[in-house]
Amino acid sequence: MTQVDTAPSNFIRNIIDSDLQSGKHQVIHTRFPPEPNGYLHIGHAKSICLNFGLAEDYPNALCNLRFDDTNPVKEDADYVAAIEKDVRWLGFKWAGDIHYSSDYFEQLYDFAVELIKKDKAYVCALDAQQTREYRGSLMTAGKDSPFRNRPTSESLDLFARMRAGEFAEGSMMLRAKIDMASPNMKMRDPVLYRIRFAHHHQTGDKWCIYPMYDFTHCISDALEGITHSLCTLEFEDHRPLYDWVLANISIACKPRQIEFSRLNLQYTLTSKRKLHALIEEEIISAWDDPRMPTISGMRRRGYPAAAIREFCKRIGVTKQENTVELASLEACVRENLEAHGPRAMAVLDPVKVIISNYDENKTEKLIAAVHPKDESMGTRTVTFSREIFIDRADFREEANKKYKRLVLGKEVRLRNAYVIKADQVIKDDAGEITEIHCSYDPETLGNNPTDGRKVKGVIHWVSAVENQAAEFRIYEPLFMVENPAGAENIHEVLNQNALVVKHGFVESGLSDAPAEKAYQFEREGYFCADNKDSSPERLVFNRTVALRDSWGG
RNA sequence: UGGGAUAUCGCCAAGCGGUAAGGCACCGGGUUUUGAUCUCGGCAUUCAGAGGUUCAAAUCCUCUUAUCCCAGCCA
Repeated sequence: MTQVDTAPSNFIRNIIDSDLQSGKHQVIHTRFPPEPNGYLHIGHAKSICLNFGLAEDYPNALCNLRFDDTNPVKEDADYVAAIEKDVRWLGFKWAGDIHYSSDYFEQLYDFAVELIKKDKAYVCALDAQQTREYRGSLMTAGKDSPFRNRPTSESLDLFARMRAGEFAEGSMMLRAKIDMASPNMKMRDPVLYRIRFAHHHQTGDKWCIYPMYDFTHCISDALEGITHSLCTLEFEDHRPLYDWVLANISIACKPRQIEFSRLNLQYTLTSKRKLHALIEEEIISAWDDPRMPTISGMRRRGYPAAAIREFCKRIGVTKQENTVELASLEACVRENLEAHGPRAMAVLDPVKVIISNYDENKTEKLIAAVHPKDESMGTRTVTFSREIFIDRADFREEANKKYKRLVLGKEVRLRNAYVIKADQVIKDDAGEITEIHCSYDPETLGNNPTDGRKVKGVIHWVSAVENQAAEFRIYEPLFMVENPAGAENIHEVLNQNALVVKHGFVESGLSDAPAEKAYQFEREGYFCADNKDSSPERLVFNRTVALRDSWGG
């Protein structure tokens, strides 16, 4: 029997299971909290699949989509739209409306006032430089700010005036009063609010003070009734602060923060800041460049959402630092496309073949399966004619027995058509092959030669009289080193061949190939029409991933 | 030399005191009008290291080692 493919267990599911069993929670509630300061990438996909996956698997569970938008100078409404689209495309549904941390600015402000009144927070006028000095170092304790013990009434007044816009950016800030000698740097009177006279994409110019992440995130979680707040390892040190804030304000909900390790992928950058830089330096064209590890880049490249979900399932969730091999992601993509991609023939590097014993004025409509193993996908017709194109790599004037393609004087099977034999080669002055003259065996359509001749090789082809010209974009990893994030100079490790453009032909049936729809161009790989540059007048195909190649030649 | 974390096959990763799952990769055999797919088989006497507890340890205890994170008014 087919096993229902349940998500593999992981330490977070174990925690949830015991929380449910102990009665701590009846239902669980997670959230995916991106900051709208860039596009989502494969690393975010891991978090999305985790958080939304939990909500799908546990009874009545929910997952919110919340934009963590507390830093207006880095954020933009365009990113909000792109993120929303990517999450939906990945196949997930968030609970209710989209949330924004900025929805809670008023409540956040009130909680800040509460902390001040409890003498748990104070307005500090140290500048950035001084703040850093007072914080101390990893080895040495920090010093108390001279403003630390100002009366709460004074802080209350100052905080109100910060909000009113009376002070310049950087001149004042609200800080939690915790412990400047804490061995955990995050607990050394962390900044709660800073002044920013910046237009916010959601709240406009209503505010000139903005809450910091550590103050905002835990409260937003609590206000939304989040039970399990999942984040990456670098926030482990923030957890005491997360708990401190919720312990010191009047709020009942106490979500539990659990950290897991972020995904690192060979040959790729998974840092929004660094991806931003690639765009600014025009190394790639945009966030959705098919060479990008962004959700939109992978979509444009042809990666199915289901393949990305499967990948996230396979890599698991742990606290171990990890770097996943690219082959693992590609295996998921191939597995999906192998099953779902209609087959077609495309010649990427064409050379003309003339079948001398085939009638000059004749063409035939040959029937070919859309998928060799899935009859439900039907058949298609491909036009055969006296002149066809094959790939240059599929012909050699001489070759050893390992070469299973067309060789001068030998036979090869044309996929879905006849067996042909290469009789003669025509070259130009430069020695470049311009034509290969062949003869075909009319008895070999749909069956092997009756005289027992063994024809090993099969090559693909496209009619030279009925076809569609097409551009093919062949992609490779953007970087030549496994860990580009560790490179001292990113320019030195850039793969100059990350994009190679070829021009050739596809079956005429592909003239209306919809963008992003995956095809397998037999013996070449999986391709889809580009969602920006392809049109019926000018077909442009992106190679999603090559076929597995155990030959290597 | 402060604090927080992590160490199971090349890469991920189960395992939670009873004698090392699985996936990817790799290496063979078979099928094949895609050098694809599919299929069959191989792939950790060992769990960072050293001690200890136990009839029994990857799992418990000690110490050691390695790696990652933290000194933004970023998230």
